[in-house]
Amino acid sequence: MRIRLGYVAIALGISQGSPNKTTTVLNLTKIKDKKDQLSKLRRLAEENLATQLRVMRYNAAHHIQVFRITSQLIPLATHPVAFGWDYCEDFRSELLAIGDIVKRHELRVSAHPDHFTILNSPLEHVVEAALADLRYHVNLFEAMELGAEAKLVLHVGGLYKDKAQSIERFKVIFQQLPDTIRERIIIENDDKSYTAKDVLTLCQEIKTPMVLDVHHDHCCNEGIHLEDILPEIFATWGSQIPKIHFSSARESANKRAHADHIAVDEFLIFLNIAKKCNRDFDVMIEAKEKDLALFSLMEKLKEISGVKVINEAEIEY
DNA sequence: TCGTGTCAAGATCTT
DNA sequence: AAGATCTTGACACGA
Repeated sequence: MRIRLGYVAIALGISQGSPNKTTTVLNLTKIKDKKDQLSKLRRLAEENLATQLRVMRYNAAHHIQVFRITSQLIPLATHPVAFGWDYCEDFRSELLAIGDIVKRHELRVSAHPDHFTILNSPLEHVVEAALADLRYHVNLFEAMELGAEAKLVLHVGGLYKDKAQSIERFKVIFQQLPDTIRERIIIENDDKSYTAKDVLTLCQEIKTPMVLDVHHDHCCNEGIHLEDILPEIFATWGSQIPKIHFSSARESANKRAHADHIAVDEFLIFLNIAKKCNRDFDVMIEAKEKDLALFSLMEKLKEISGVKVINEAEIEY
């Protein structure tokens, strides 16, 4: 089976590899003129997009096909201070250039709206904000002219003291989403509330791909062994290549935190479980050291018998 | 230049 | 009911 590896948002292997520059609302509102406020946001966005393009070229050059785009490309895009700003129009050519690289090099890009984006909240304004944030992500993908294969990873959300009802609420809102958003959503198990089994069942019901996060499964599961459900998890992807998230626990009181690097022995344990599925898949490496962690994992994998290195970010096992 | 408090957003635990 | 904590990377300010 072929396994491609990728990393999240920031390239540490090149200088100025963070397409994450932003400002705070407090600082922005110190600027009197609305037009000057917007200029500042524009300047930051422009810089981020230029960085993003460099990062994409770097990824392509290193055969890294799997990549997560930061949610902070356009600073404060969905905050009221930026209301009415047509960032896609302003940066049409920059966004197209990014999309062009993605398509030319067959990169697999996704985004992961962060934990404020919650569809199953009982609070209407929270769901409204989540929809606005999803819309923002879809706007960017559409401006890049990327199809529904550019996905948005979401968690189920909060428990609100009643898991069954909270899952039910997720399903209802999910079905009401416009196609343009719904077709991009994939759902990940989290480290506290919704186990891999919970998400698998949900994903089967709503016919949506599931992203297995192996580390989250270690933090939060119901005593179910991964090998028993992995084939079903992969099956939620149909003919698409499944993707999983992989990280190692930081050696601290909080086991849920991500470590700098990936422990190769843990990775091998997963490979051996996955081998029984006999299916290609992609791995998003979630480590503090980002692309550097990916490269150092690859170096270690070279030493393992049975692992054949295809290129800097792909193996056969 | 370096260190530190703060940041749009929610949920949940603690007091 | 209010406040702290979670978690992340980076800004912005002050030393």
